[in-house]
Amino acid sequence: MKNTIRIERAILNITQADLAERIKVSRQTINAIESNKYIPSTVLALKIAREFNKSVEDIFELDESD
Amino acid sequence: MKNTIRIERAILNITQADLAERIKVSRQTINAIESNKYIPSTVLALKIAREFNKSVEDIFELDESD
DNA sequence: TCAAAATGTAAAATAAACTTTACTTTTAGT
DNA sequence: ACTAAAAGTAAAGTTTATTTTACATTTTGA
Repeated sequence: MKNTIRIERAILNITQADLAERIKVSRQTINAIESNKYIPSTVLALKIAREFNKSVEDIFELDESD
Repeated sequence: MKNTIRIERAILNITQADLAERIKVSRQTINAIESNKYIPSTVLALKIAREFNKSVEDIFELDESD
């Protein structure tokens, strides 16, 4: 699965730490999701999408490996 | 977090086992998600929503406890 | 170029998702 | 009421997400 978190962060001009604080997870969690180290729970995906005023599908996309 | 999987299943008239098979998880996983025993990963949420031709936000909704 | 901020990364620990097996209870059709 | 299918549940085990701490590297701005 891929995601556009880095791009959305750039649009809002916020850091990983900023985003982490807003959705109340650790900065490393954001970093790990952003660099595809693991897949977030649906709660996190909904919160992340909400921060960006986008849908989950806008931010997260399934690929063949899923 | 709550979800409308049971309703969507009713609309499509498919069983938990059917849905489980379609998205390739165990029937117990569908049952557990449906009865809010745990939160699915984003991959599962995307697949479930896709089966129902709905968005993740249509199916899964954050509540205060999240 | 220097310093600060941001990002990358890693190991250890914990929590949570998911599977498998198996059994019980409920529901629906005849 | 009987039966079969569907749904509920539970325990044990495996895998994966998430946190915490800590340090290294990269980027950015003055």
